[in-house]
Amino acid sequence: MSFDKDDSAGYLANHMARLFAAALTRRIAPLGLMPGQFMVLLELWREDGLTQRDLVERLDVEQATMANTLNRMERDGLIARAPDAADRRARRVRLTDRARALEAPATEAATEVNARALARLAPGDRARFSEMLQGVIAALRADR
Amino acid sequence: MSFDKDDSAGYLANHMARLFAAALTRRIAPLGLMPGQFMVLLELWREDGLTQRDLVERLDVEQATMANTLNRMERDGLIARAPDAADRRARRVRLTDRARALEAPATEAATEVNARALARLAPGDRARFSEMLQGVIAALRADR
DNA sequence: CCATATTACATAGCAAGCTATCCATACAAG
DNA sequence: CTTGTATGGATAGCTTGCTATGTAATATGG
Repeated sequence: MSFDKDDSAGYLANHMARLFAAALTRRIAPLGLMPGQFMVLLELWREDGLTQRDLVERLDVEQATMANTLNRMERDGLIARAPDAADRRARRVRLTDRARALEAPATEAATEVNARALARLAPGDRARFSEMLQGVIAALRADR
Repeated sequence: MSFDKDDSAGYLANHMARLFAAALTRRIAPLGLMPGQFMVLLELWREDGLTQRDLVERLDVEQATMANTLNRMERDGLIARAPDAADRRARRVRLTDRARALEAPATEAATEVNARALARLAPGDRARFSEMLQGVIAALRADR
């Protein structure tokens, strides 16, 4: 009858995400990175020179959130923003050498966090778990 | 070889939590509630008159986070804080009538969000999913 | 061509997470 | 009892989310 938070997917999702963020922060802060910056770098390591709009679409955050995160990354010397040749509204986001050098250590840190997090799941369950997360994400996006 | 965010449990956890928060916000904002306040109310509906310390332990957030959330809840007329009789450092957190009246509509909203989120999972997978979330949470807490 | 729409980005302000500090009170050891 | 430590809470300041709004540039319809 009463609502049990430890049985609520939404509550567990929040708790899990906070723990993941803390675990990642512990491992990448020594690199001078924060989790929000890391996810931007994931996209730029894959394809450099994206616009803010591209990043917003790929990471599914609001434009204002991305603008602020990019400001902090520029302040920290991770990216540079240069005007787009064809569209003067847009600014291309490019990695600095410093950011390029962080790819290997930062992705290793994230891989280790994921491995530890999933360590208690039966090996066969790990892929199932990712699929379920993706299914829930798809359902929530459809509901939006 | 390269790190794929759509296969990273940590990234998916963050994305899922943001979508859950947005879905819950849409449904409880009309009640004058925000998600962080809702999770405090879940504990107080179960047991009124807890201290800040109790809430910190039960919800696994930092003391400073709880202090700020309780300040907003007091400002919004959801709780009142009264000095503890036995320990003058502590302040008992008590629900207002307004907060008590929100239990049914707010838990209904959260139940509906959970149902929609899990709608795409096979019925038998839904309990499995919660167990897996709890397993990941336990692993991350142990790592901390 | 020009008025209007839309698009790309910036800014302000709020919530909720965090760490680091500080204060006041309580408790425990000498 | 006094002194040192532990505990409950408050406060400052940061990141990363969000909404709402403003501005400049582009695209479009008549």
